[in-house]
Amino acid sequence: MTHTYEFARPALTVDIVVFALDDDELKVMLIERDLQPFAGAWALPGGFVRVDETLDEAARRELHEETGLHDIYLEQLYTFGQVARDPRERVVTVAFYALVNLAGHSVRASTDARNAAWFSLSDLPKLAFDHADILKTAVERLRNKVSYQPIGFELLPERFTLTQLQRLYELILDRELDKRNFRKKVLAMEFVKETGEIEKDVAHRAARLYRFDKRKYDRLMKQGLHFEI
Amino acid sequence: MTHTYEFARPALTVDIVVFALDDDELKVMLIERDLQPFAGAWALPGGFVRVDETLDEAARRELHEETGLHDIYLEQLYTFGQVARDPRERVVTVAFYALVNLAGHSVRASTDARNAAWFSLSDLPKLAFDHADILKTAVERLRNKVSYQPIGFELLPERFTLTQLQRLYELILDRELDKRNFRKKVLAMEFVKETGEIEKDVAHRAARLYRFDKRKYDRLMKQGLHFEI
DNA sequence: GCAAAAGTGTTAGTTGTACACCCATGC
DNA sequence: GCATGGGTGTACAACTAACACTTTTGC
Repeated sequence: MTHTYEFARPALTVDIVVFALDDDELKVMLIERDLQPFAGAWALPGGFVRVDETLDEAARRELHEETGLHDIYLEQLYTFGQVARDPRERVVTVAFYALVNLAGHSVRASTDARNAAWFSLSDLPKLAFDHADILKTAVERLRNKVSYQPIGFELLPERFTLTQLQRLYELILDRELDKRNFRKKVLAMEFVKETGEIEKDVAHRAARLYRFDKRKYDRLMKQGLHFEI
Repeated sequence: MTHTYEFARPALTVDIVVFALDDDELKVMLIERDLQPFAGAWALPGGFVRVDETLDEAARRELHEETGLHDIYLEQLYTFGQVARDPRERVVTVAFYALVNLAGHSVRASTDARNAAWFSLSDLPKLAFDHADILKTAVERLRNKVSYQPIGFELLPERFTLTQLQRLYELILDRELDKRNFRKKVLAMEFVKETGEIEKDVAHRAARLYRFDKRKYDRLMKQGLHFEI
């Protein structure tokens, strides 16, 4: 069955930039295209928006279908509408970005029929369509947002050490942070809580484990909390 | 001529929240709908995206057609894709917000066949579709952005007094600012320049006129300038 | 006992905030 | 001469930034 409209309509897709932390590097998930155009090139996961689902639902569905990921942090990024961004026909795409902690989600590269893999931001292949632009926009947004919203925690396991948290910030912000000042700042945030547990099986003094208390954070936000790293 | 596709496609529109400063109030331009649904209700200016224009072009075109405004500050806001936001069929809309200075643009309410008017934010009519959500999102974004990006200048005439600028910030941020501290901060910004001119025809001491130097601002930004009101 | 990372305080400089009065102009 | 808004400085508090050593643990 086909669908007919009085005026030509752009196709509408979603694309998702999935960030994860691995081996002390910030990585992005890409999918190898098996169809033209750009067959064999790497691209962001994504696909067409159906008429009976929201944009958010479309992004989550595509992500699940193509990478197996589900129940992750997802946020709308920007809508890309250059006329010739797809050589076949007019396609407008609503881009999202997602944050996953690899420990909690069992995707370690390929899943589906299509080949999915994590790439370090510093060692990216050529990307299909305008996906390099989308990725660049996503990195800028992440860098910006992480310094005033506690989204970085989404990239870490539920319990984490302050050193892990600091490394995360250093990676995203791409600059070194002073250990003592960082810890002072984080420990002053009432929504980062000590669990009473410590690391295990490490070849050095075991660090205390902390967790992010979202309830507390939401409560503090309502009272007009500001924070900045 | 009609257009046929294999899969159903959402319609794609743009909607624009146009802010202006008038009579010491922040106002928004709305258009009275003459067609169903929501005939007679007020709505944001906007319309369908054509397949041969970018989203930005569509927004500017619609704005020009419906309100006569052109050459104004325009920025993409967010894309709204709730399934039932339009009762007729699936419509996804890319929302923008625009800032105009009324002195420089000769739109003072109605223009086109359709009835356009400025409404104070504190005295809005019921809006069609999900336009109240869109407007709310735009106000939040403006409030946020104005405190770290010099977009507020777009709402003022080219030459303005520091008192005008302060009023603008007070209106948008919805809180009072200390006059001396505000002036100290603004005068420390090298991209706000004294023109050497002063106000005319005022029934009190004439204030100095300043202007925003975009070149200088861009240069400073490249060097990693941060500012905050 | 040594390698590796955890954990901890102080000081100086900068920035933010609170606050009140005289000045210039038009009427 | 008075009403209206223009313009200015200072002191205290809060925050930021720079900086180095001791502790704990596993091997």
